Amino acid sequence: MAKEKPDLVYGTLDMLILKALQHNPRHGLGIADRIQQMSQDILRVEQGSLYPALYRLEAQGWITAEWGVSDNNRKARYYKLTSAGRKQLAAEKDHWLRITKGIDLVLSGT
Amino acid sequence: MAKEKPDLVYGTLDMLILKALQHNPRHGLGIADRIQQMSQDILRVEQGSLYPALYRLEAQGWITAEWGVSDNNRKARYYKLTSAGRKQLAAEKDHWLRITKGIDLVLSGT
DNA sequence: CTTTCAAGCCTAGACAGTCTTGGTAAAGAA
DNA sequence: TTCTTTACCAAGACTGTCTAGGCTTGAAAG
Repeated sequence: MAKEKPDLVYGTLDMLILKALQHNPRHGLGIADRIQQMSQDILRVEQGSLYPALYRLEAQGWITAEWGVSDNNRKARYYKLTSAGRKQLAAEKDHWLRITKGIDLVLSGT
Repeated sequence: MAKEKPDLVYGTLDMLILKALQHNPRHGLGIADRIQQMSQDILRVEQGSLYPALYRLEAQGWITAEWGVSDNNRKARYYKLTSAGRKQLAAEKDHWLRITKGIDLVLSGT
């Protein structure tokens, strides 16, 4: 009955989404699948986290969206990275590497 | 005026505190100092995060507390890791390593 | 001795991001 | 027709951190 820890680290989802969009536009669920796949199934993105994150990113101007049609012939909203989004991705990655370095220093200390 | 990202990764503070107590008991501010020092000043722990975290950990039975006197001759509450706390530390560390591996896989993907 | 400062503990409330749970619409299969 | 799957969306709960205060007390400064 142990409480499960979440599948994500709070605050990293934006970065992961931006990364998933690095090369191709993708639609919402496609982004979630992509993150799960790239992480070798370690990470899972719930829809209730995904969509709010997408709106955040769009509101910040880091991604843009337009309606299209998915591989399965369903209507789907495709998101694409903007150039500001690329900069943001780089910044978040830097921050992530810095902080995790700090944490690893603590964890590996005696 | 860029919004600063926090000094901590949400959800890691408990683990860091447990780690800081691994060898010696310490009092609250001493724990915060220890984390900052071990992380080479990358991480900072605000008091408003620290004390709630200590109560959480105590309530879970992962640490115990007793009043004592600090090096500066002030009264201070000293916290000590329990054996359940050690197990918890190991579990959280495993979880952390697993999730960060997932994130790194995504970030390093093409 | 009185004032100031720092150490140490503590709390309330705001806030942000994720999760749970629910829903809708439409394509294709049975 | 009904059912399943894909895809999007929203409301509210929850959790952990941060901001901004406040209290007490020992020591140092004047």
